[in-house]
Amino acid sequence: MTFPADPRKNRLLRALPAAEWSRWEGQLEWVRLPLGQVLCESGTTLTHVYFPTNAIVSLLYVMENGASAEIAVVGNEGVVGVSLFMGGESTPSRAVVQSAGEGFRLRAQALKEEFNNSGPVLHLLLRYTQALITQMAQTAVCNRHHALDQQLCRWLLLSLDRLDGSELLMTQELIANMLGVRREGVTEGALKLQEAGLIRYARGRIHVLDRAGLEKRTCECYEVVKKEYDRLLPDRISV
Amino acid sequence: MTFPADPRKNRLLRALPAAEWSRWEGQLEWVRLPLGQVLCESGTTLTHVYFPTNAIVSLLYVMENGASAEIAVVGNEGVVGVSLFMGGESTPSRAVVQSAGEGFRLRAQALKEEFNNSGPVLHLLLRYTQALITQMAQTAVCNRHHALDQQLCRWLLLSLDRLDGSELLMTQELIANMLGVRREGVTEGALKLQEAGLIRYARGRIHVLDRAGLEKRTCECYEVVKKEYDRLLPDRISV
DNA sequence: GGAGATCTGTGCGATACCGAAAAGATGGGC
DNA sequence: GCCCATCTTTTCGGTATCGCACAGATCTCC
Repeated sequence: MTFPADPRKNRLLRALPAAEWSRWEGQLEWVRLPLGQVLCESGTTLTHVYFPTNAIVSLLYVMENGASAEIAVVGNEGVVGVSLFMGGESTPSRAVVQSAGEGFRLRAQALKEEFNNSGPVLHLLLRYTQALITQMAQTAVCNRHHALDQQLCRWLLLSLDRLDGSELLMTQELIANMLGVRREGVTEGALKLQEAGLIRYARGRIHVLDRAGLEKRTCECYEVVKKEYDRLLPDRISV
Repeated sequence: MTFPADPRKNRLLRALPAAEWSRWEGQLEWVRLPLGQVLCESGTTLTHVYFPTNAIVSLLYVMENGASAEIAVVGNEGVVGVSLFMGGESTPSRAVVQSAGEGFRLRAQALKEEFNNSGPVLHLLLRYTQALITQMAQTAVCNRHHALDQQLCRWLLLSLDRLDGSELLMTQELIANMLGVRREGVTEGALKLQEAGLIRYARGRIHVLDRAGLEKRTCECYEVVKKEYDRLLPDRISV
């Protein structure tokens, strides 16, 4: 089969062993990727996965106020639509062509059939990984755009979700290292939260008094991450 | 088999179907996770994967100057050591216990045997995904810690790597949206780079004059991401 | 119960980035 | 050759965070 362009200019396609490549070759479809094309809207399921050869696709997270931030870029080294084989089917990010070019696409169903040999363990772990990815992405966004005290709320809530009670044992110094900010900044933010009656703390002991209040005060990042974990990790997977 | 604690308090272990669980149960080892314990140093290979039950583990990226930033947290919903089953064996991040508690661990080899049924396509895609994850993580770090003109260098280099020539077609407005900053900020940064003789640009056309100069000026984030892509995505995988 | 370590609060000046507004430069279309 | 849309540059005040220095508060250990 001949194409108007060489699929092997994409690193993933190039890396396929001969056996796999012969199965895939007939199913690849050459496509133009004009500037601005939206390959995948946030939260929707792709019909194809895209292997760019000389285009760049941005994975954007679009915030509630319409502002956006780039999570990662995908070019001739990768594929747009990771969520399809990761098992999550969709992601909270949008894929937009940022530099026009060309690529190849493969029907989602065809790609998924390559994974049907694998067991439930595999799928579970992959789903978890996608949730983790979401958390990282959201971290990048939050770092760029949100005020320190909102990030502090997000961080407290994420920590709280992973513990039993309503008390956290961590000094401001530690939190500052985690958030990558100055300790004094954490002091300032924590004071605001304490004055608002949301938390009470002393010497490395933080009591969360009003969890709902924290959720109201934090940025959207927390809910996005939480929802993805809840969506991707049901208590029991169906075999 | 009985443990001093319930492994099913970990969401991933809980989600395992009965067949898988019965295979795993005998191999799990209960461990304490004291504050500050380093489960995995950046760049090293884990001997076990860890499933926390009531501890929190931070994935940190430690910068060259010693400062660190949290990429993500792992608690009772997840597992430390994703890179083992993703195929990359290691990651550039460090895993540190941030809130003391307990968990269970499984020998790396035992975990990997669960993946031996799957074909090369699977492994390839997983490796790619890990590289993507690195990029996201690095983005979060860069957003937090690096000056705009350094981030601009990183972004230009990452874009350059995915294109053919030494010319980029993108307006400052577009770049500003990608980096999540003001357009005027991009103007300022781009001017600095132009004055330094690294690039020349006009009306949405950027010529990279001195690629090595850009690499010298950018923050460490670029090289970290690039090296991970190079490491994880060889031109041909061995079957 | 005193000493020393640890944790938290406060007050500076310096700096990077923001928001808005407007002027200058360039290229394409007629 | 001229006009207009687009892209780039400059300016100015406002704000969040930084880096540092130090003071107060509380716990621990002897």
